[in-house]
Order: sequence, then structure tokens, then C-alpha cells
Amino acid sequence: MLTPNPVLDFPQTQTSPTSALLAHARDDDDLQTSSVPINFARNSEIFAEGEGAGYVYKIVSGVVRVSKLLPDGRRQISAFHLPGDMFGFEVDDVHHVSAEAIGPVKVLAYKWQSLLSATSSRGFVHELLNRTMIGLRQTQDHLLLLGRKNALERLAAFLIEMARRTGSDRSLHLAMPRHDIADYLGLTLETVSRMFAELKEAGIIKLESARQVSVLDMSKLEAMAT
Amino acid sequence: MLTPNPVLDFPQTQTSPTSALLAHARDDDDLQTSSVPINFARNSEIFAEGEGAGYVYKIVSGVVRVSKLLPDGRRQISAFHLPGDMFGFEVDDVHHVSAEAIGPVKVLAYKWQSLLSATSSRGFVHELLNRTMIGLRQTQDHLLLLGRKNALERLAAFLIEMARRTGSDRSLHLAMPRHDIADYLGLTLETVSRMFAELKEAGIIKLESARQVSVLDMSKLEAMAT
DNA sequence: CGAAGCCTTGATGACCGTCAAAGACTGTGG
DNA sequence: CCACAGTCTTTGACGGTCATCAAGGCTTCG
Repeated sequence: MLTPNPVLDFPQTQTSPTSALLAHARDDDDLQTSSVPINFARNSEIFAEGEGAGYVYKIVSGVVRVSKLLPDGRRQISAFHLPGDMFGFEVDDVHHVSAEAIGPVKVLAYKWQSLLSATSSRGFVHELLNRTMIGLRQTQDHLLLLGRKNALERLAAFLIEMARRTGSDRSLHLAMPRHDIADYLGLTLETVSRMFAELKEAGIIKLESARQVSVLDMSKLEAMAT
Repeated sequence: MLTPNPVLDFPQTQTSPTSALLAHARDDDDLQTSSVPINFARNSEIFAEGEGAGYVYKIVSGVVRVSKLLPDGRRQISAFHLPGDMFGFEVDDVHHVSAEAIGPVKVLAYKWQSLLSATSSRGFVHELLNRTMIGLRQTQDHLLLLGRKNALERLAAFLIEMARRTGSDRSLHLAMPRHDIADYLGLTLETVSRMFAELKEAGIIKLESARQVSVLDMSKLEAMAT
């Protein structure tokens, strides 16, 4: 199963009947086995700001960007999500951010109402609470970056974060283009490019290609992130 | 009971025995009645970044700022909390932000472990999840402000937020000094002051005093917040 | 009345955004 | 295999927004 834009085939309203796809969610504690995968093509929309929120997603493969837009098009990416991450939680059944696949993405989808119903396990609510608190902490860290760090510190912090999350210390592959990095760091893509050049000239990183970064001196990189 | 710095008298480690003060938390569902108040003086620390996290707080009166610091002293305030708000949640028993009383503050404190124990009510975990998700959404909104809005838009958004949260449309009292507003908005206090002047000259607000703001034209103010 | 804290206003400059052009990479089709 | 188109990235020149440094005014409280 691979549709060009699966969102269209996919029940989005809260009142829709539980699809066969999601039928397992309610009686299974193990998130890994409670749904079948859905595929999204590169740059396709998983959900949009303002849309009804009925599902929670867990990434099997690929990278997802979660963002907010201003009316004039300015964009802030609030997080990148990697395999294993969950996203799409909402308090009031309306999405307040949008989510898009950066490359090809495979997710598992869970019906939100079922997960929180009386028959779902208590441990699962704790799991959701834990994940949400972790997300809140990461977002607070990002506030400090956006409010108080300069461009070089922001890029250094970003590279460290990505190296840590992908579990790769030396060689780091970036799934997203400069434009997305810029919108995550509150900069322009030109400034991001210049900061890459600066780290390169300082001998701290090596650019194998635009997306493939070798970290030559992690301790210096950490020192730059402040 | 009112001590100059109540934190010192107050068990902060996770392993400390449940104090008499907090004994009710475990068997009472109603947050309003499950603890007795604790007072904090103006500018006193409720908890600090890096400290052990054993308690969750609910504000009875006063305003609290939650912030993070860089080693060189740069500060980002991630939220102001008003009466009725809760703060102090942490996943891993260590605070990753610090919290301080802006003026005199009265809070109720709850032992975190007790709240999540098997004997505590299921509805309460849902309550915590809801509050955490709301906090996450507000923090995501703030990311957009810090990453993509200019100084004037930031101050306009701040005034609107405060007017909404205090339930006052016309006359607005700000509990915090310019410096705190600046650290919340990712600006300097001078820039904040200049933006107040700009809104004043545009006839959108009137400054009765530095802390007392009259909103003369809320729709124009909303237009400026983008 | 004096002192301390807070706020405003002005002058200057740095950092980063904007505009512009050209180089690099990827995949497709001839 | 190569050429071409589209997308992404780099680099340069210039300017604006906001930080920094500085001084003075206001308010509150002893």
C-alpha cells in the first residue's frame, strides 16, 4: 500500500467510524503492534493547522517537520520528528500545528479517542504524559535557543542535537534542506549556509556534501553551542 | 505561615518523607483542597534548574516566572504563570527550568510521586496530561513569536495574551518589570520600552503608569500582533 | 530629602536579513 | 553517456532592526 497522498483516503474527522486500519489500537498496549503502516510521499501533508485532530502518529521511518505559519508566510518549525517519535497530540480536537513528510515517511496512526477511553490501559496514558512532558522540555530548550542564542550557537546546537538523536557521533546525515534548518533555527537559509561555512573554516566540521556532515571536533562544537 | 525563603524549610529531594504539609495529596482528587498554601516572597526562588524535582505547584495568588539561563547569564523566560496555573512537572525528577516569585506568591504543593501512584485517581492523570498538552501548545506558539516576529509584533502579542489571561479587555495591570517582559520576548528592556512608546504614539494604548496599561484599540493591537 | 530601583530616551554599530547571481547536485530523457 | 532542467546551496553587497552603551527622569520608601 502506497498512495501518492494518503491523507485523502484517510478518515480525518473525529466522528468517523474507527477504520479497519486502526481497529487494534484500543485493546493493545504495545504501540508497535497496534496499527498498520501508512506511507506519505516527500513533502506531502500529514495534517494541517486548523484541521480536525483525531489521530496520533508514530514514525516508523523517515523524518517529519512540525510547523506553524503566520498569515504572510513566515514559518517556524517547532520540531523535527525521527523514527520512534510520536506527534499529533492535541487537547481540543483541532491541530494547532501542521505536519509534513520531509522525505518518504511511514507512520503508524492511532485513534486518539480510543487511546484515552476507559478500556485503554492506564500505562498508556502515563506513556503519553511522559512523551508530552519530554516534548515540552525540548520545546522550552528551543525557546532559549530562539530567544537568546546567536546564529553560530544555534547551528552548533542543532548539529549536536541531530548527532545525539541519530546516535552518530562522527558522521551525520541531515534529512532536511537548508530552508527547513533555517525555519527551525529562526534564521534565513543564507545565514545557515554562512554558519556552516564558518564551522568548516574553523576546522570543526567537514562538509562531505550539503547533507552529509563529518564532525571533526565535537568538544569544540559543544563549546560553540554555549 | 510566612517565611522569608520557604524553600529552605521545604523538602526538595525525591527521597524525603512526605511532609505533613502534603499528606492530603495522595487521597484527594480535588486539587483545590489537597494541600495547604506555602508563601514565597518577591523574587524568591521556588525551585532552580538542576535541582531535584519532587513537587508540582498550583498558584493561589501572585505571578511566577519560569526561566532558563545560559552560562553567561543570558536568560529566557519560557512562561509567566498566573493564579490557577500549575507548574513544576518533570519527567526525570530533575528540574530543567527554574521558577521564581515575581511578587508575593501563594502556592499549593503536591508530591509528584503520590499523584502518579497506583492509588491516585485515573482522572487526575488525564488532568495532568491535558495541562501539559496545553502548556506544550502555548510554548509552540511562543516559538513562532521568538523565531519569526519582530519587536513590535512581540509586544503586541504579549499585551493581548496578558489581557486575555487576566480577563481584562480595557485596563491591564502588568505584574512584571520591563526586564522580565524583555526576557520573555527575547528582546532587551530598552527595546521593550521603545515598543511601548510606539504603541502609545500610535494611539493604541495609554500608559497610566509603567505597569498599568489601558488598551484603547484592541482590534488595532490584534492587527499588529500579525 | 536622599537613595535605590525602575523606566525612558538618545547615539552608535553589529548582526543578520534581503536581494542578487552563480555554482553544485539529482534525476530524466535524448 | 551526456545534456538539460529543476532544486538546492553558496557567496557577495548592502541595509535595517535591534543590541549596546550612556545619561537622565520617575517613583517609592526609608
